[in-house]
Amino acid sequence: MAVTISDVAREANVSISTISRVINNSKTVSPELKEHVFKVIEKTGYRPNVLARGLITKQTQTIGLVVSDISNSVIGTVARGINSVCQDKGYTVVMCETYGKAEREVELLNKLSEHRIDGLVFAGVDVNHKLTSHMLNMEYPVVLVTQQESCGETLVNTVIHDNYHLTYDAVNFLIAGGHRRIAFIAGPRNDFSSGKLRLEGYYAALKEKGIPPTESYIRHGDFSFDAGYESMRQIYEESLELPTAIIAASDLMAIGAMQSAFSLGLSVPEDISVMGIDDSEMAKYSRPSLSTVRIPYFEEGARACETLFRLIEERREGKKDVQPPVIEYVKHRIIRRASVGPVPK
Amino acid sequence: MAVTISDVAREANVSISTISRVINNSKTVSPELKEHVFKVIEKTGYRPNVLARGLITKQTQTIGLVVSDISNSVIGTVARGINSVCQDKGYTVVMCETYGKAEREVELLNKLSEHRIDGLVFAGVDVNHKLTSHMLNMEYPVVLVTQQESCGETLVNTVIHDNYHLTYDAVNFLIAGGHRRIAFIAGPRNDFSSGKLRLEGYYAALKEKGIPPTESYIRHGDFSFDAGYESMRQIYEESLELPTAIIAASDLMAIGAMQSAFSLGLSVPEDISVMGIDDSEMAKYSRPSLSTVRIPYFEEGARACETLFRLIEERREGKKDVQPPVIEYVKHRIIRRASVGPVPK
DNA sequence: CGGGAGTGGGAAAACGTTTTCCTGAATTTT
DNA sequence: AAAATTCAGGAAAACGTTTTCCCACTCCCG
Repeated sequence: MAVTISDVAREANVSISTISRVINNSKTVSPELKEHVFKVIEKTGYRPNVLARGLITKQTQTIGLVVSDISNSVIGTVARGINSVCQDKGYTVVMCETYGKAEREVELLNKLSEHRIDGLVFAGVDVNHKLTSHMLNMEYPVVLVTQQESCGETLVNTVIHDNYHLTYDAVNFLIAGGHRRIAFIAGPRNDFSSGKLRLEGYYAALKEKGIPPTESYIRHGDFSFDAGYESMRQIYEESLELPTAIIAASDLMAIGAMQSAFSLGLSVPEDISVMGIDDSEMAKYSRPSLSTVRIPYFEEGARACETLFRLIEERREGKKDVQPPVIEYVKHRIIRRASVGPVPK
Repeated sequence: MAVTISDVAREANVSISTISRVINNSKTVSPELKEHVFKVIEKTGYRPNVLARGLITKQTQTIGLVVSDISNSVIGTVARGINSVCQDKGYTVVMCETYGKAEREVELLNKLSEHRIDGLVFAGVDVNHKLTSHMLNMEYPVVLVTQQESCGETLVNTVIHDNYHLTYDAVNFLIAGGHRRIAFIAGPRNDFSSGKLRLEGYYAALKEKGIPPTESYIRHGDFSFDAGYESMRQIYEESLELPTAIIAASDLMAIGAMQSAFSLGLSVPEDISVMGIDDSEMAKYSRPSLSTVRIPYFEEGARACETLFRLIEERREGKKDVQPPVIEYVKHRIIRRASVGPVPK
């Protein structure tokens, strides 16, 4: 059987209250007694029961983490960022996966509330209106780490990368290298707004340099290798003039596009430069290595977690979400690798 | 404030006990009353407090998961397997990372015991003697998912892949393709025994076919891209006769070796065939696509979790680890892709 | 019609903490 | 030196459940 606080009290010949005061060092306990108690705790191997403690303090030092798929390395990196901050604060993380099923989300929200978590981070799950309203009704604060702007972020604190400038900067990077015919494989067409923003960033950068957009240069894909592959093929077939560079909305699509280019007899970057977005492990080790836009996923997770702790703190002090929710942006960075070269010819 | 069982009781005009009996459906409660209670529960949005429940039942329906690094996709996949089984059983997972620091492990073991978890899975962490003995002293059962045999698995239930046959089968696969000069980039030299077993499998397969091993064909690396790259270079430089095929102990090393081969002016698979181990996402999308040995990490996680539930069940029934710990093996599979071809010349 | 068996449901103890309230001693103030 | 204040530490309530024990019915059988 586990040793309880009363076991320690008996052993140390003091009251339960004293033990409690020593471990929480609340109120003053005389130094000698304190030391004695610590000794007994050490000796008996006593560990306070968080259940009992949580029951009375209404704080569990635990946060929930809801992710779509933990084996996805982007999500995994976000999770690591979260874990890292939690560990520093002595918090524990309980993790759930939605597997992309929307009905699971509300379900998990409720299930986790049984656990009396102090807060919750959603990472990489699609947020819809119903879910948002549920989140707002929870007794604990919620923070979103999302890949794509959706309906939620005006109501819920959110950490996100700057989708608009992601492509804006990538395009400018290519333009600086002399490219003017730049294709773009965007995310899914019906993608609520991340896709839209990225597309806008792409257009804006072109427009700024007086480059008119070419319709056949713009494709949509579901972030998969195959989508990148197929999009590249279509661009090749349907364009009067081949682009000299192509940006894909994910590294995986970029790699698909690269391989598609190879099979069309093109060289990268001699015939066409390729850029991805994410800076996944694959980007570094592909051949040629893939230029990309690094999104600091670890930092996204960490920031989200810090925001969450701030909210938890605020609630404890009684203010109930005094400040309106904010959207925090993390800073991306262009990573130059071999897949981008000078303009051919 | 959260609605409690007494709120429901008051609202439904019955005693607390009745509510409890309805939600646990213990004992008999008349159908009408039961329905009535359910209605009130629904209406009030009551959710039982797992802390209070756990305090008295001594079961938390929660397991711990200790991993080295959740952003690693192998670990992530194991975690998904674990999550998946837990979800089916209605269990919750609390996750911690060790970041490879050995001292964190015992610390986490203790920290988690404060949470009164019902069981624990260690995935991908190095297990040493001290840790093992701590595990055995815990009040909850522990299962290991490990990449490499170590000291623990004779004392603790373990799920692992068959390191010996991993390489044994890979070598035979290559031999069946006509290869006889087969190099091997193993794991770290001081790797307790996974490396040893893989090496033994490699030797055994060669020996069986009467192929004497070539010393310069055998290298050690730390599973990284660079290690693969460097090993390939060394093999190239130090071998009198170039191998016709090479096996690396990880996909990443295999990809490093491939790129090293390219930079040495060799073609894959025309000049040399390359095989990895893992079947990571990268293997599928590398160029040429990488033949590899698929390790079913999801299944490893799932199996571990099932074993854990069995142990939890057994403890509940009072038998304290009646059966000696077992090692369960998951079945790997050769994945044939473009990086392996016929013997050159 | 009386008594034992079964059954639905309530009262209260228990789980392991924190925290409020209290007490008596010690210290300071007047 | 008496009164007031501080201080260390104990007793007990509270947190929200489950579960044991018990009571009051109803039912069945002799």
